[in-house]
Amino acid sequence: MTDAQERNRRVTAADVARAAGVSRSAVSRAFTPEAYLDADKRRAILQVADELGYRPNAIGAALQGASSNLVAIVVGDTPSPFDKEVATALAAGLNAAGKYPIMIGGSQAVSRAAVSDVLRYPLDAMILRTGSLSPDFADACGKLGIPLISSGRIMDRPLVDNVCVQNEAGMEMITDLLLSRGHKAFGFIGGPSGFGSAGRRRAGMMQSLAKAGLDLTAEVTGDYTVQSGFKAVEALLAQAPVDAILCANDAMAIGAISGLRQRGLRVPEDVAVTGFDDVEMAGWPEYRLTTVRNPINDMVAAIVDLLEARINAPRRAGETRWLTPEVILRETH
Amino acid sequence: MTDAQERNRRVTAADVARAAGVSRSAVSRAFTPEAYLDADKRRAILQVADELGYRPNAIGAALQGASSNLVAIVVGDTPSPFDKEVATALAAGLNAAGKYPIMIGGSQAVSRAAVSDVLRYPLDAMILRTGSLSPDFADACGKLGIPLISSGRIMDRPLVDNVCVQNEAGMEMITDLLLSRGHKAFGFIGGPSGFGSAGRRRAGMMQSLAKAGLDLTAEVTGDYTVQSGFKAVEALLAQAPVDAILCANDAMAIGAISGLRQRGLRVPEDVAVTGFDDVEMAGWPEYRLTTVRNPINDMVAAIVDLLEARINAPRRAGETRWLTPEVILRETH
DNA sequence: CTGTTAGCGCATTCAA
DNA sequence: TTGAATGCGCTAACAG
Repeated sequence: MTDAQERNRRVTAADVARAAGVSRSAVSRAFTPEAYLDADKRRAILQVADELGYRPNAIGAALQGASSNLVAIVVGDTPSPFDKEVATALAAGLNAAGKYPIMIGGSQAVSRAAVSDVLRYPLDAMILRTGSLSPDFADACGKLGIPLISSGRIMDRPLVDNVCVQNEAGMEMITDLLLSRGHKAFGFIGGPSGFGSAGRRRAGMMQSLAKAGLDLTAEVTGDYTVQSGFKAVEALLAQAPVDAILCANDAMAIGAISGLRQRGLRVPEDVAVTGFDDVEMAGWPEYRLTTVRNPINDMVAAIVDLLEARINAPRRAGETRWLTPEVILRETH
Repeated sequence: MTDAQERNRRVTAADVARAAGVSRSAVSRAFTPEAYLDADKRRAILQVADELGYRPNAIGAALQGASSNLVAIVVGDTPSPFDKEVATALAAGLNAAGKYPIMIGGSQAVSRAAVSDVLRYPLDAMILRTGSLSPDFADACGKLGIPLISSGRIMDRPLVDNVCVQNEAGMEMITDLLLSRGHKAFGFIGGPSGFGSAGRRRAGMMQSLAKAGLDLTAEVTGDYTVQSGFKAVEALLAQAPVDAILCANDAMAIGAISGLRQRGLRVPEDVAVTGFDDVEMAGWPEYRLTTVRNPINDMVAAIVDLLEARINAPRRAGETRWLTPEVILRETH
């Protein structure tokens, strides 16, 4: 049994060097493909390293100046189905790019503290998927040299990169679709005003309606949850009868469909319903929701791309990537 | 402008010491609550540190022997809704405990490579939420001194901790419920054989059925997805008519409900359906699924608890925590 | 109470 | 091609 095992200590390059009868530098070189090292020697060292279960400690390397490959992802406190899909896809995409995503979430208080503490790590970047974050926070990141990438919401700050779907265009497209089907009395279930996306989506709808010479018939604000969509139906119908309900996201649309059915109304025969995001559940047989796709794969690709660009050029100007939405035709329009 | 900012370098304790006119150790002490340091001096140092945007670099501290506070979470390649809920809750729970979860996921190939590479970090622990992982992998963790916590599946290895819901008991409870309602012809939609949970759940059901002197009427194996539950209905009914369908998880139960409705069958009047896990969607108005709760909060609490216990006593024997399932009565039984 | 010193594991420079 | 020496940022032991 080796010394390292006896002491229950992690095996280090020095242990491998001792066991293989070479210098510590040789071990380091064995794990650096482009370093000069006799091929046989390298093989022998890697052999010994494998037997001992040695892997270079990333912490030592990071201290040396290497990239930490650590990336924080901050999600909101009550993640919607869409947020969860994004988090999963983002983690996979970062893994594929050789990065390690640290998830920050939980209640407002917990995540605020965690976000602040995670800055103690020399992160490659911080990815924001949450609505509001105090502006002095961006300064803190700047001082620490940690790049910020905002997704789903534009942060208009010097070195910050942004990735966002074209909310207005997407909502215009789906509003036009309903218009083309002859709908005239539109209800809207909007999102919380704190979210930038909610306002942009509403604006896109209003734009289309205005072009058609129509006004909104009824409007209710939800909180992006299924439950709020369900309850919004009653409030909406109390304002005026409608023949189409546009929702600012899929979760509320799903709730609205149930709310309508419970009142004996058929979707889409009596009232059409549309969503935004195209979450997995939108395609489930009970819903078959007509919606606007917020392309997660494109989002992940753009984030990974911006991340790599910024690592290569830390001082480059902030860039904004706009994702193209797409109308998904199913059976609720 | 300070030297550190000019060079776009992270501010270090040395920078703060220079700016505050104290020694580096004093700066270190200022950030260590229990260290001896004149109160005024500490205040002054923290003041300067704040202005400079300094935070102790966790990498340096970790190298020093401090815990890295980094914990890897490995999820499967095609996470179900339940997996996503677990991942979100686990991340939040770890954050609250001052730990930073690194998510590992994506395709089989990507996550295999990522899992191997992430071991370069001196992780506090690795949490496994995925089905199969080669056994030599546990050895690798052992050699590196990285504790393993397996959730949802028992890993019977010396120092490995486990957290798992009582699958058999849960399934027995819900089978008994259907039995007490007078159901006689049972169909079962099972999970993939690679998952330990699928077999245990089936066993619990068979146990209850045997006690009642009944046998299974029809059986189909799905892959834990909604789609597979939907398609399983046809195969099941082709075998024999049933008046109750038990499913090994909620996603398949949700699919089965839709499959039944599409064939003009009413749930639960014609056929009862039950699930397992109690995901968020199980409570949605279109489903109102009667199911067995797999208690996520308890799971997270147990994992955090085991993690802390193991950090305090790295050589303690592996412990298994059994979570208590609970039948959730809704409207499909 | 405080400054000086050593060493964590590593990659890399320098000198051979 | 190789080994010895250096320093990354930090904490803790030591000496004052």
